[in-house]
Amino acid sequence: MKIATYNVNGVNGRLPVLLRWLSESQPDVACLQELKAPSEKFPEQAIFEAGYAAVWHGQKSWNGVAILAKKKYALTEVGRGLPGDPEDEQSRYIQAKVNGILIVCLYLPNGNPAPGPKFDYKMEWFKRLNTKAKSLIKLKTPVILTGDYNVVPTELDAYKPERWVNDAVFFPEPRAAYRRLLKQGWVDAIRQLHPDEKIFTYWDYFRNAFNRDAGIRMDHFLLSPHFKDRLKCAEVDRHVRGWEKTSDHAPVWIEISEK
DNA sequence: ATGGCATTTAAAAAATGA
Repeated sequence: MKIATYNVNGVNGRLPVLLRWLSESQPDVACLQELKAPSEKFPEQAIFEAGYAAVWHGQKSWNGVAILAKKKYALTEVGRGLPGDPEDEQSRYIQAKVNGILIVCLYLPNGNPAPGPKFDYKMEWFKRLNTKAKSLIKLKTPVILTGDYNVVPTELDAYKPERWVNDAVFFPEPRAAYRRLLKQGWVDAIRQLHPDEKIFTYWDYFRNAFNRDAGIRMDHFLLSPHFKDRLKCAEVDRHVRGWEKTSDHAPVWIEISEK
């Protein structure tokens, strides 16, 4: 079973890219972030015609997350919105059950400029995520926490770490929070299979960053211990970042075997 | 050290991203 995550950076503005990638990659499940569209403007029809059912949580202009699954699967949403702050209106979290797996699709706040209120929001959100994750990992159900974490976990995950030291994605606090999350028992799928490789999932639009491979790794797959012997493959669809009118992120995917 | 690009909203320029 192939499961992917992709920060699309505008689900309508980049619909041709999304459809091209779905058609080529054929993931069984795809988690999308940064829809940048209200729920009523989600391109449900086009995605259905591409072979996918979907659940989504949109928001006007910003954020927005969705989970797609091939029609042969039963896709059931089992919650949206990260608990812990009733004031938080941003659409950054949705979870669904597919093929006996609990899939969590998240878009962690970026946090720039840092320090500041946006960085504080990021850290509060991260804290709430870790609280939620702690209860999820106790479940009997296998769980996948995937999406755009807006965190560069280690120096190996940036082409030039010193260039990112003043950026919220590389600040010590979110990196520490990510380490605390892993300590609960989650496995970073890319690092599990590629412990020493420089692997990026994001290249900015400036300075020809993609062609220079000046990227960072911020989109992650975290697996509950149930997947210990089931993880077969974890890769980045790097070439998608080279397409016309593409997102600044590339899709990431894993292949897992049936139990 | 700055600015480089690209989106959405809405009708020009601002906000956001990372």
